[in-house]
Amino acid sequence: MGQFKFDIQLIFAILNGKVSTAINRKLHRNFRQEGIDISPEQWTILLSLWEKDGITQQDLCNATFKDKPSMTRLIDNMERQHLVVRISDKKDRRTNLIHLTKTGRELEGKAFVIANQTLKEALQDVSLEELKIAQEVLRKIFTNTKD
Amino acid sequence: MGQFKFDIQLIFAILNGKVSTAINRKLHRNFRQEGIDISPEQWTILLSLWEKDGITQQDLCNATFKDKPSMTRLIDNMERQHLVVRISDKKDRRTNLIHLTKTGRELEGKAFVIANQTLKEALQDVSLEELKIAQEVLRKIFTNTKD
DNA sequence: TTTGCACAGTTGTTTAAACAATCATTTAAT
DNA sequence: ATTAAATGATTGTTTAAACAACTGTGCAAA
Repeated sequence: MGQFKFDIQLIFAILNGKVSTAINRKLHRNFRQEGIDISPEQWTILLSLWEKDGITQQDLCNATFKDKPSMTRLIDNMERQHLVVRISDKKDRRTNLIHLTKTGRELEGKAFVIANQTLKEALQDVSLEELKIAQEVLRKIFTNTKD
Repeated sequence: MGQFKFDIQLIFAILNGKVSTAINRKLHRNFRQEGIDISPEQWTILLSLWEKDGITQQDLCNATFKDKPSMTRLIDNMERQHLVVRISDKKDRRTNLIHLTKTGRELEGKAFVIANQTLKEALQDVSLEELKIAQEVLRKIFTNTKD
C-alpha cells in the first residue's frame, strides 16, 4: 500500500496539470515575448483553423475536447481581438462558421516558429523512442478516462 | 517539416491539458459520486496535509507548484468548506500554518479508495515499464519547461 | 401539420490559474 | 538602531473550465 500510495501521488502530481501547466505557461510567455498576444487555448483553435478554415464551433469543440460554453467564450474573445469572425451558415442557421481574419491568418508562420522552438526546448534530452512510448501511454490514459 | 508539424500538433494536443483535464474531471466526478465534495486541486492539497499537517501556504505552493495567490484562494475555499483552518504562527507572524479539521482528516480513507480506483481505470492496458518511461519523459519535460 | 426530439449555440455561476501590485513581518546590512 | 531587502500572504483583474439551464433551429414520426 505504501508503494501504491507513492504511485498515486506521483502520477497524479504529474498528470494533474503540472506538466501541461508548465509548458502552456512557457508557450504563452514565448508568444508574448515575440509580440504575439494569444493564449495557448486560442493557439490550439487557430491550429484547427489554419488547417481548415470556416468550420463550426462544434467542430472546434470536437477537435480541442472543450465543451460548448468554453468554445463560445473562446470565440468571443478571439472575435474581440479580431483573430476570427463568426459567419452564420445560410444553410443551417443554427451554426456559426468560424473564419480567420487577415490578422489570424498572418499569425501562422510566426506562431509556428515559436511553438516549434518551445517544443524543442521542452523535449531536450528526450529520445524519440521514449517520446513515442510516452505519447502512447498518454493516449491510452486519455482513452480510458474521457467519459 | 511536415513531420515536425505533425509532432507539434500531437504533443501539444496531448500536453495541452487534454489528458490531465480528462483525468481530473473523472476524479472530480468520482469524488462527487461518492458524496465527497472536493475538487482535484483541493485533493492535492489534502494529500500534502495528510502526509504532514500544519505546514505553511508557501510549503503547499512548493509541493503543488501553484503560485501564492492561487494558494490563498484555494485555502479560502477549503476554510469555507471546513476542511482546513489557518492558524497564525506565533514564531513568525507572517506565516499561516494550515491545519486539517476533523472533517478534513476523516476524508483521507475514502478519498484514497476513490483516487486509487480512478487511477486503476486510467492505467488500464498500460504496462509498468511503459508507465515508468512516460513518467520519466514527463519529468524531463517538466524540468525543461518550469522557468 | 403538429408535436416532440435532437442539435448548435449562449448565458449564469463557481472554481481555478496567471500576473501585477500591495501589505505586513522578518532578516540582513550598515 | 535604522534602513533596506527578502519573505509570506492577500487583493484585483483577466482568461478559462465545468456544469446546469436555456434559446433557437432543423428534422422526423404520428
